[in-house]
Amino acid sequence: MSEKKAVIGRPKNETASKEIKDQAIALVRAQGYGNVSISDIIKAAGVSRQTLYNRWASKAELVLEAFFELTGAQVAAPDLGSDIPRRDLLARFLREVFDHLDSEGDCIRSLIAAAQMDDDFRDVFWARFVSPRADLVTALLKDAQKRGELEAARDVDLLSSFIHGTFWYRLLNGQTIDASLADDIADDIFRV
Amino acid sequence: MSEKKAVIGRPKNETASKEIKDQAIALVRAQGYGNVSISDIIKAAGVSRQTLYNRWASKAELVLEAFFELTGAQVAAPDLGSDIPRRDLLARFLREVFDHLDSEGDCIRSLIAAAQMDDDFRDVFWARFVSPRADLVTALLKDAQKRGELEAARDVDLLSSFIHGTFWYRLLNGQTIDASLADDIADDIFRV
DNA sequence: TCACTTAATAGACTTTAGTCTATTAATCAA
DNA sequence: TTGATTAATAGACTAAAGTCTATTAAGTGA
Repeated sequence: MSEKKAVIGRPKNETASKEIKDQAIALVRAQGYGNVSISDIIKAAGVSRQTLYNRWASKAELVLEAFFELTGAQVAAPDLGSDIPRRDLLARFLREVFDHLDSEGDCIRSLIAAAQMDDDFRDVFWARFVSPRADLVTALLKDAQKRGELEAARDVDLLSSFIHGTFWYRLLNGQTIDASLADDIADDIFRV
Repeated sequence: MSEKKAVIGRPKNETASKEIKDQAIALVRAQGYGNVSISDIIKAAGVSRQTLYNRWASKAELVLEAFFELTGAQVAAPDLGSDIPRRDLLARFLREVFDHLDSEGDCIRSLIAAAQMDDDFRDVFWARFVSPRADLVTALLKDAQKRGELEAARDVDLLSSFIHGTFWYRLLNGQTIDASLADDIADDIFRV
């Protein structure tokens, strides 16, 4: 995949892309996803409407990309090279994930909702947000099975659904998601 | 709670309420929730815009009520008076719930999304849809504990989150939800 | 310099949600 | 019958999403 840069025509203004993302983040943080319009963002970024739509298909895609860029990988993958019991590794991982929800929970809720109304964004959201996180957990659970810390007969995809489903269900219903939930989940999944 | 009917002023036209709900259901079934506008519904029902807004605050509240009225209680509560093992009662209940998703899954997805963008509807949706279903499952699990079929130490609220969370997570991500999932969930929750 | 190509812009346009207003209709009570 | 009260209606209005067009800007290569 060589980054063959198009050499013909007026080049894209990358400063504008950055400004749009920065303003989108700032506005969403300050006012909440649902209270920020496309018009607000282009006004704040000082670009035309079409310039934004040339880069992103919707507010959801813009905000998803902007948040990813800003927070980077966000949560470190569990270190399967360590010798920490996998139950503890899972609890630690979930505590980190849940920690981020204080600041980003509202935005994630809005993106999940947006994905239900826009099939294109649903695909993007799955590929960039949901699927990678599911893979982290299933990898951890499979590793735990290999180490004999989790029964081999357990269905790791189902357990992954239990874990992420609990997170989604509670987030979408406004229930508390805290460190003790992370421990409770790990305890029940790994109970003998 | 006596149904004290207001005796002053022009009475509400209940026929219009029914017509609005009927048309809303028909349109949503035919075209999908997101492809039906309020304007479509009032045009089909032959009422004015304000008549609809006098009765429901949003499309989501209208569709929620209309669906409930049409399908009644939908899924029968698990019969805790029977002697069937609670693992089987849970599996049977989930199979029934999942059965309904073929016809209603898209609508439920849309209502979950609507609840994320509208705090008022979120409350209504919780009270009328989410909470009653959660209660059915926690009641079953508590009964199972009383009968000694489920360890008393298990956190039934967490298990209820596992169960409904799995359902929500898979629904919102377009994954399959079928009878074998119902059995797998029951097996893992009740495994010894 | 000049043709070619793509980006950016302003602003018009369509559709929808939701609010609001003025008018008319239906019912009760005096 | 008349007045009070509430329902229903048509249609105007605002704000927003998203599409589209005409025009201008910024590069490349000949």
